[in-house]
Amino acid sequence: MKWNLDDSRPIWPQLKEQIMQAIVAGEYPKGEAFPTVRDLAEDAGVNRNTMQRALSELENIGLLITNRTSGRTVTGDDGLIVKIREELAQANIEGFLREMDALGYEPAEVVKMIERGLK
Amino acid sequence: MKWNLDDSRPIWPQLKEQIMQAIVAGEYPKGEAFPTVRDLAEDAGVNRNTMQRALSELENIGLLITNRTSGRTVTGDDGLIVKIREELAQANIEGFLREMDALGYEPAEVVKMIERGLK
DNA sequence: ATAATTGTCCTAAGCACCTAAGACAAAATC
DNA sequence: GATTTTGTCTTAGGTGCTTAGGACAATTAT
Repeated sequence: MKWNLDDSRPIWPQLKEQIMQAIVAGEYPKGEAFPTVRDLAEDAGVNRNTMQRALSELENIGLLITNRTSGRTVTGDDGLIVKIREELAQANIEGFLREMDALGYEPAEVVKMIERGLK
Repeated sequence: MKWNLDDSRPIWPQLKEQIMQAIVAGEYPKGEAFPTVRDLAEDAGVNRNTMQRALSELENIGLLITNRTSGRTVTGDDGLIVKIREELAQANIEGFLREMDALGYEPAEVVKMIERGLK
């Protein structure tokens, strides 16, 4: 997958977020096999331990399931995937609107700018 | 002013961003006096040096002007303030749309969700 | 059976960030 | 003239993040 990492904050939350996005967007289909830690780390250009930290968080959430020695699989729980997708979208929307408000933009203005930015 | 700091990333960029927002939103009027480093640091609950790092960046950008021993003032350059306000808004919009796309939302859907989130 | 794979744990080192506190020159204030 | 204020610089210490590499048990592959 395509990685977009920067040094403005710790790398492992960025890995976590981008893998979450990839899963809820269907890039890694539910129930199917997931790449190994070592492969993913090499692909992202980070250390094995850094990637593991991201993956173990996704496991706590329930998005990934670990089978000790035969790798990981994406959860088969579609309800969970949909729920997380909506939560991420909601948080993104709220953060966006909060910052536009902090910059002094009126709601009506925000809608216009979004429509303009989409075409 | 109201501070909103978390430990997800370094504090000084957060201070920088929130002060920028306050200035472009008019909370600190252009050309007028700006609080001292020590006062601002105490208000935000951070160390003097951390606040200074944020302020020196705003000085490099040109938003603040330092008068060695008589404190700082907000720039009187209204064009600069407007320009920075628009750049921040633009970056915010692009980041928002990029993430919604990464989550697999269609543009039309995004507009609807924004309109819903605003009322 | 042997070798490779996989997730996981561990130690060590380097680095940036943050706090704390002392110090200084220059200007403002009294 | 003496004191305070202001921005700035400096040193020191603690913490979390990241890399690097070694190690292990359990499973898979050959």
